[in-house]
Amino acid sequence: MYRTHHCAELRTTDIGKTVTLAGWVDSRRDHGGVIFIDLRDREGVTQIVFNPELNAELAAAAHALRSEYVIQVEGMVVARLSGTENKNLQTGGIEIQSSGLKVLNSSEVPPFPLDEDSVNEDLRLTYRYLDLRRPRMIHNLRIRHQALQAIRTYLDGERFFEIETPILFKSTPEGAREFLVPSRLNPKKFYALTQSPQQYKQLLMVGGIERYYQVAKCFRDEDLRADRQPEFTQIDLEMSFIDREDIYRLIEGLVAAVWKKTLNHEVSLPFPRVSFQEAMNTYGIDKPDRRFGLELVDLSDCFAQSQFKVFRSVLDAGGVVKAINAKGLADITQGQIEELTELAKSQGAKGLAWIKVEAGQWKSPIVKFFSEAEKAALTEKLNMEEGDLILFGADLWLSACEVLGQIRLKAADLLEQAGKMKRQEGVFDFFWVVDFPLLSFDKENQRYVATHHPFTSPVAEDVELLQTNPEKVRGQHYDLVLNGVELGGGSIRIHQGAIQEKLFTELLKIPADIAESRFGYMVRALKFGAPPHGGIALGFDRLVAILTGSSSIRDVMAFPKNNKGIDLMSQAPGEVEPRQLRDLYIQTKE
RNA sequence: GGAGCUGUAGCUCAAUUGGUUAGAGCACCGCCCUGUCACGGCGGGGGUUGCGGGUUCGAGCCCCGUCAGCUCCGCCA
Repeated sequence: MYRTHHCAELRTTDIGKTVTLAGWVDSRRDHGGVIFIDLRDREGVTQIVFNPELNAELAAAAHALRSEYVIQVEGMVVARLSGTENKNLQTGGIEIQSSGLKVLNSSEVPPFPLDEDSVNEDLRLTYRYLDLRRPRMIHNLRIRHQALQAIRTYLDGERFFEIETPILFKSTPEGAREFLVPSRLNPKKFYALTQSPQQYKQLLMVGGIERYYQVAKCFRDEDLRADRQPEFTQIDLEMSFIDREDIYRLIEGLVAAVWKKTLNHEVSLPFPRVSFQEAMNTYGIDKPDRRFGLELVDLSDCFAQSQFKVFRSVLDAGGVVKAINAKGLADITQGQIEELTELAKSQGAKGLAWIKVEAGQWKSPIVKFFSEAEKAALTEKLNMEEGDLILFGADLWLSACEVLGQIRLKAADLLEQAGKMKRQEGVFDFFWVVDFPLLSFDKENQRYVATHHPFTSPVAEDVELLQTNPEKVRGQHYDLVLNGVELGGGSIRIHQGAIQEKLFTELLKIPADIAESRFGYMVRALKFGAPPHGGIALGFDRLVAILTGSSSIRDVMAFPKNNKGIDLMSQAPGEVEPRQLRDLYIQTKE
């Protein structure tokens, strides 16, 4: 046994005990005579004292210790001298009077300090095993573990089975780009790594499991972001004989259990529900951050008769004019205006109209086209005051909303940078977004695509519209949103084979033979007495990032990849031997 | 595929906007130091300014290219 206690354990009540600790040398304070070592392990830090008057040989050995050496120390727990207690340390009332020291391993000088936060992330990732020793990272992984425990306990209490599904699946090119895995035993054929266990979990419902969950690794070969990794973890679950309300209730309870266990925070239940229509109309995004205002205001009425052709032509074509009031942002620089304009254009806008209210004047390239009545209406509807910046979007409803939604977020960033606004911390604004359109029209390919996924069931009262007005059909789909982050989403599924078949062939216009080869087994399964069922998947990494206040999910994963999908530590992906490729019937092209 | 930001000592940064031998703090090494906990003191080592080219009497600084990292758009059913 290497130790009797961990490094955050001993208190003044332990004084007099002889103990053995093991850990890393966090720091050494060598006074020439007495030497202090902060000994660190996963749990915390304990101060070790080496006194040459008590043991000269030991003190000499301690003199040679360096940062990150791994040592084992034996000694007696003693009270610190009066006045030298350290209130910042859990163990600050005591120290270990060392009577034995064993160096278990030495260490090279670490390439970066382990006690500072501002270190280049690529360096941290290259030496991830050192990075993980930092209390911040250990804390994050501890919270991750606790969240997982809370989830498992909760779902076990709700009679869920934890079941593993295959990672090697077949390619289903409908959704995200997949990682392909060549099959040696089946020349020229490929598996795909699961982008989610969607089909397997539905088949488990057909299989009579009734309640399934999994801490599921998912793989997507798409470009990365701070909140997107090529492999990530979902809390994936599915239930039979339930409707949407059952899922809301279940997940609200789960989230409350997680927040209670990890942060001892009481989440307020139930979560509000916001329709997709309302989210888009008010915030211009389907996962709004409602911790700040900057809401979209509809101005179509004001400009119905406008002489300003840009707005008028949009309105005449059935579009809308909307705006946000970025209060206090009139001092925006020209460069920042251009940035916002570029952002608007990247979202499909032709430009970005704006008004600054400065020194009692409206400064803007467009107000000269406005009538006095229009100006008065603007002032009133947008509550315009000195120092405000108004930003406009004019387009078909959805496009105008989407553009302003992005502008709103960027404006919030600018306001925050200028110290004029603050997204509240410690506020957890959970809500459901519901009533998504089942189908969206893909202009590029001139066909409908599933907004969520093609297994989503339509809302019952909208089913008739499938024939006449498919775009109006709402899906039984729900997203869980927290502070502008999509924590997860799911749906009640289609459980009847005939309807599923119809969706593939008639609405999504997937040719019958392709539908058969891709989804035939699913449709067949649904024809053998599939129970009504539905489920949800929560992005576990994002959830833990929020719990720990991390700005990137990389900070809550033990070994993440960088934004090119490279593991900087191992340098994966790497080249392989020609022999390996031959076995797989693969030739690479220059 | 596109846009932006960044790249100077092991780490975090500076270098009076093109001008002498590229500096500081921390870290590291040596010596001194018996109550520190950001210990302290003295001394020392450490640089292909990411890389390549160009402009210039002169480039860390300007230009072009390239590489790397980060953020965002596209993409992520």
